[in-house]
Amino acid sequence: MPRVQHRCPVEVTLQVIGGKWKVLILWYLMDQKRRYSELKKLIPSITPKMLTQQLRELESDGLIERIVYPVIPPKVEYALTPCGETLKPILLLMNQWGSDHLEHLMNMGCIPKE
Amino acid sequence: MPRVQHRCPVEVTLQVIGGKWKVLILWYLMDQKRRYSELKKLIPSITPKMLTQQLRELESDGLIERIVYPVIPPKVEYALTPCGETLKPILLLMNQWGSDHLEHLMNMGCIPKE
DNA sequence: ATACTAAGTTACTTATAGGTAAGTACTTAC
DNA sequence: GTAAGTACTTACCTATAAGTAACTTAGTAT
Repeated sequence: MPRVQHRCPVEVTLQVIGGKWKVLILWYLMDQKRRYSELKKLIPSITPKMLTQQLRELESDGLIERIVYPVIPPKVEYALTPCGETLKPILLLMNQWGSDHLEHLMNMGCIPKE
Repeated sequence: MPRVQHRCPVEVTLQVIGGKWKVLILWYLMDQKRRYSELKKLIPSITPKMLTQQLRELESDGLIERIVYPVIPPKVEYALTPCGETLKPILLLMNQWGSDHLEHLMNMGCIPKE
């Protein structure tokens, strides 16, 4: 998502949850905190670079918190902040809408099948 | 937004409303149908190319309807379809969230000022 | 005949997002 | 002293999204 000027608050929200991986990461953090490797397993097609990058952006936007345990091998957990928690209703609605319209969109060819 | 495979319905929703201009267009169509030129005036920084392109994508995803009047000079209106109407709760929540967090995000430098 | 209007279209360029593949770091277990 | 484990980095490359500027169309008004 390009960081641009906003004339409408809907754009602000899209800015912070837009991008290819962010909603997915937020979705998996909605009910529990997760380790980096756990997220990697939940989203197999994301590369380490993108996972780190998206996590850092979510962190710097104040939506998630990075918890580092000083152990070796490293252990890092990610969790929603209180601010991130406030996105839950949106994520839940988006999930509902997506599953309600998935089949229709696929039949229209708007969404790749499988 | 790249058209990719989905393992989670939240991604489907983001797919259809993602992109730089779509939520803004949907936002302005939420309460009334609008002419092409009206949208152009409401969103001055969008170019004709992008406006047309985004409108066509929203149309082919079944969210908006294109109403052509057979007159010269041309008159074309765009309106939400019943399916597009179902996005309203999401758009309203996104608008609320955006205005609730705008100031905070701006102070953190996550969002450009002004 | 010319200019005006609204709603586009087109070819081309630039910017941004995302992907690839390899490497790093530090400590414990063997 | 070598390998394993986890969480990253880095330099480079490709793909997609978005922007620019000029052109098009067909009636109607002058």
